[in-house]
Amino acid sequence: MFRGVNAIKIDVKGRLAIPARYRQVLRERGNGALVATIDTDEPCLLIYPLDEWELIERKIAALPSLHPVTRRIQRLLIGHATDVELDGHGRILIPPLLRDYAGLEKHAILLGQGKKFELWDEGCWNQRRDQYLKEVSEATDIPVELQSLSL
Amino acid sequence: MFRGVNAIKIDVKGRLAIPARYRQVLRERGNGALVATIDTDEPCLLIYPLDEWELIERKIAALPSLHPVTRRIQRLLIGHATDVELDGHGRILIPPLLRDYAGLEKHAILLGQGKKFELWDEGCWNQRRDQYLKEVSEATDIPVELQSLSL
DNA sequence: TGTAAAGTGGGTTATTGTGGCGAGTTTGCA
DNA sequence: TGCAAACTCGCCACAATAACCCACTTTACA
Repeated sequence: MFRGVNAIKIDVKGRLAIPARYRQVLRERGNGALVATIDTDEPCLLIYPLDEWELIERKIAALPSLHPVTRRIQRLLIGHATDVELDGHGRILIPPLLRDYAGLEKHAILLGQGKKFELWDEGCWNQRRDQYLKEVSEATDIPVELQSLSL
Repeated sequence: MFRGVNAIKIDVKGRLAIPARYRQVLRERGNGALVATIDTDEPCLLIYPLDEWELIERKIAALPSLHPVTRRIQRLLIGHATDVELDGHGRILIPPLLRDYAGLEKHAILLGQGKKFELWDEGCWNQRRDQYLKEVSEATDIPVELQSLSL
């Protein structure tokens, strides 16, 4: 499971160094092969180890492709999924189109999210995070499962 | 599985370069023989490796041709299917009629979509993509298979 | 505080993308 | 049937990009 927030820099060539503590796992699984795609709800990218992504891709591809909503999801997710690979220094190159989608500038945030990572532009992330914090503290309709969850 | 977005240019003669990372596979399967046809509900083209297309063609041809809807699908899909081939530089030539159908100008987007590619005019794709993103986030009739799919 | 590892940036080289030229072929028309 | 125009296709050259390699800075830890 991937965890944690990491502030990372993206250089002028669009390269980004995956923090060292994740690398070994990523190299063991699929030799550092990763897939980057877009998140459909938020302006950020999702980064999966290749094997993990293939599971998801298979599920998405198996959905009824005549249904307009699933057709759209297929286009968006599979369509944007791009193979990327760790270079000798544990870096990956984010393709320009994906960089644009997430508004990635020099400073980015890499979030460990269980089986995947999320990649945010730093400014964008700070905004969202504050908004989330606000929404959570103001929320009144908390699901029962959550109420019984002691942190 | 083909995946990923690629921004590509179409030259004045209607040629477009298939990104290098797909070429090897395409040459191995059918020696670079491809089939381009139209998508019946979007203004874009579909590009299949020849062997993949032949499977589909067989399925379409097997449909009950008395039914007016299938008759129409047969006309549209099979009727517009055109053989194209990778040239020495990994480019293909899109026939004018298909180019017109998809409104292809100089700047195009090639989307990997599993067993096939979709080819969009760039402006057209940007519009559609934004619309999809909006619709997906607002969608209420999400298929159960999709709800249970945890990304 | 020394050492190793990680992060960052830059330069070089190889590969890929793109546009243009020109030969050969087909098509249409006189 | 001959000529001109349009279209294909192969080739070449330049431009853009990505892969590779190296060097310096920063951080972590003993």
